[in-house]
Amino acid sequence: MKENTCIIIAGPTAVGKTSYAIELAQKYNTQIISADSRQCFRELNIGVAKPSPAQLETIHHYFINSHSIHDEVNAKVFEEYAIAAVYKIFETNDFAIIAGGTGLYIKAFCEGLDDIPEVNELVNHKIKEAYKIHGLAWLQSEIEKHDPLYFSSGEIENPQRMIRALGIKLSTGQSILNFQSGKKFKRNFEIKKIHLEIPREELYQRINNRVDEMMNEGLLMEAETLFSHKHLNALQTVGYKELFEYIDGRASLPGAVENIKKNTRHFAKRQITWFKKFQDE
RNA sequence: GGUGCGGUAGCUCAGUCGGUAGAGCAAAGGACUGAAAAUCCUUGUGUCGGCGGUUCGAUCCCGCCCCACACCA
Repeated sequence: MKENTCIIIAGPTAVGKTSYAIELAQKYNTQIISADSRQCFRELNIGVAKPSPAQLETIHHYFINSHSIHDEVNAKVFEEYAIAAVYKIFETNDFAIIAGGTGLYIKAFCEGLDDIPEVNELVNHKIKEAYKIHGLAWLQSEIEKHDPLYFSSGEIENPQRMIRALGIKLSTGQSILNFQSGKKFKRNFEIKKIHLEIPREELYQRINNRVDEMMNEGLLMEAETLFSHKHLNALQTVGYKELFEYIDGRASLPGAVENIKKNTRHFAKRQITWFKKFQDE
């Protein structure tokens, strides 16, 4: 390996990324950048399976407990944070380690995101409110009217993407597709990707066991303290949203726990899809 | 024991005025450039409880049986 190499450890939740990354960090005497869209929030603990306080003591982790649930965190924020962190590590080490399960964040780190202007906050708010009232058909007709390019080649069944596309169009006058170059930004360090895998059946067993452990450690109590923030993006998180339903009286406790396990399996499945792709890169 | 209501996809159920059946969930696969633990797309043959009967043809009508639930004894 050449100097200044970033080793990326990716894989689905519960596959064992945390301990593998720490082992590697100790071997190279370096630090870890987490690429996880939920572990960065200091208010979230049991449900997001962070490294233990002892592990955090042993190896410094960037992007863990670095943000509040009230902060805006997204792929661009991560990209900038992680690039800054990796250069900081390279000041004293030849190797840096990234470990995490958020495919888009890892992609943003490796290839960069295009510069796209901010969406006007008021415009964005109006779109979201109108969508709540008028639904998908309204969004589609707005997209058709304002951004025919997106209407013909974008995802017109996906409300989140359309809200974003419409926001960009109304804020800048240009289609979001015109900002997305598809070019991969070339980093001036080496990137080596490691994809951790275990058999599906074993992974699901580990997920089930881990959810039970989380409940024993007091996940319900943690969810109760966060209940008043359930509308925040940071709380649209497996392990919390299902318990909010129980607290709300819309689900039984065993039902909520089953839903956590099920939704974690779905989540793991989507992660596997991401990492299959960049395995061959 | 009697009466009623059911027995259809892994689960919950819909449906066929008789021409071998379809939704949701689950499961599997996939997409994904500022919400990404989010959001979205694709994939549905199953002795239609069993055995007989009527019929050109039964999952549907009839008879008997089995199973589940409810009520009455």
